[in-house]
Amino acid sequence: MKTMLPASTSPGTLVDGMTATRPYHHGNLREELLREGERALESGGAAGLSLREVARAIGVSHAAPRRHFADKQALLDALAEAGFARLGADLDRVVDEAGPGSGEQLAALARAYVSFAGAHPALLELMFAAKTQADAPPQLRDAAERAFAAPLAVIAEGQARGDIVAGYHERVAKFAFATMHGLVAMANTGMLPAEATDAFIDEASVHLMQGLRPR
Amino acid sequence: MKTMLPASTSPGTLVDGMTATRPYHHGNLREELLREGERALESGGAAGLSLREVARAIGVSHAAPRRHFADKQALLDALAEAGFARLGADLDRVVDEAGPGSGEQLAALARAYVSFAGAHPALLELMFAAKTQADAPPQLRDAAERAFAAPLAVIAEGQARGDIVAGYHERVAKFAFATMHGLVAMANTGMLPAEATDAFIDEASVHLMQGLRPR
DNA sequence: ACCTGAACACCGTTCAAGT
DNA sequence: ACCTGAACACCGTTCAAGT
Repeated sequence: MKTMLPASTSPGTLVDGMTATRPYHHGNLREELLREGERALESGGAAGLSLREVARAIGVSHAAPRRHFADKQALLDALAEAGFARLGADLDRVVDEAGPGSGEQLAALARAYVSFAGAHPALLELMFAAKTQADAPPQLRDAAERAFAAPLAVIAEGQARGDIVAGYHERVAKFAFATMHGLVAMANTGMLPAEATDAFIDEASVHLMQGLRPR
Repeated sequence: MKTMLPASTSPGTLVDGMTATRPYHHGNLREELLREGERALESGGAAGLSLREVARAIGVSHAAPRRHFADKQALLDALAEAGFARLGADLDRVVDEAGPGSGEQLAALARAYVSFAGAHPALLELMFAAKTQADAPPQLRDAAERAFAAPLAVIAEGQARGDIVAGYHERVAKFAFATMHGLVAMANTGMLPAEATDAFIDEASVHLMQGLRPR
């Protein structure tokens, strides 16, 4: 995380002759792998991400990433973990800023989740896949849990206030999450009309609270 | 589709000597590729499916599939299309068998969808991914549309009867599908307790109709 | 401590050639 | 018409060796 080293010089700046050699110590490789890895992820999905291509883009040998990430999955897991930290920060913030009603808070969470998904679709897909791996690393599970702490609290507090139907709050939260997960999957695969996604999400928040029976 | 040829002899039955050669014409290759392809799909997902491995398992050269499927995606698309045909048949059937109420019909559809997902998790994931491809083949899109005709009709008829909230029926159906898609994604990745999935789905059907506000 | 280069065992795809 | 075998350009992973 420390960025006290001189900003990593791009290989291009060194090529003033055929004999120019790259500096032996790259210095910042781990951060650069994460940055370039996320770029590659968004451009072609987790399956399409090539570790060798990421290494080439940074200008190190294809074996260099191994010092920092044991294999491709380790890089993906690290990207997912960082993603959960950012998503969690977003969700915490919008709950703080939203009004006191559960409906409002859930709608704000829905907007923030969909907004994150729109900005980083492949990352969010990876995050879901990574955390549901049978052998997901504990740090990843913890980051995911922290990210969803705010939504879970919104549900529990809504129940305490009588805004939300009674029942084990984790089960109610899982239902709400299923709806969000489905909406985001549809939005990111073009199943929702792009120009009306916001309106659709707001309508969905109402359906989530009010249900599909007539009112 | 015609199976008038002698049932494809497994290579094993021919190996009574070192000089045994496989029959030149396999005869049934397309069907076998689909069958073995689906087996491989369920054992390792679409990304993990290897065309060469499928060919090896059947006993043909790695280039043989090309006569029947131009590339790996073409095989996956064919598997997805067949999957939609089967799913559609299931959904049609349960709607016929269910009572007249929209709640009952939607719950029956939910159970059938989740049941299909449980039996063929990787196939259902592929089906969703395949049909949302930008360049999905028309037959695949048509098969998907036919599969969801019954749920769409249930929504529209429910609205006509006053069982379901008013609004453009495709938009309401998309919301219901989002919930189902999310529930299935969670069930198939272990996010729902395996022993209580059925109860969870039934509860979810009620939430879908009644919403999360207290009643 | 950090990275390189060669090597291994895989891929998907292409194509001339065989029957 | 249907399939084979060699070839090409990729992968991820491993490991001895270099600085």
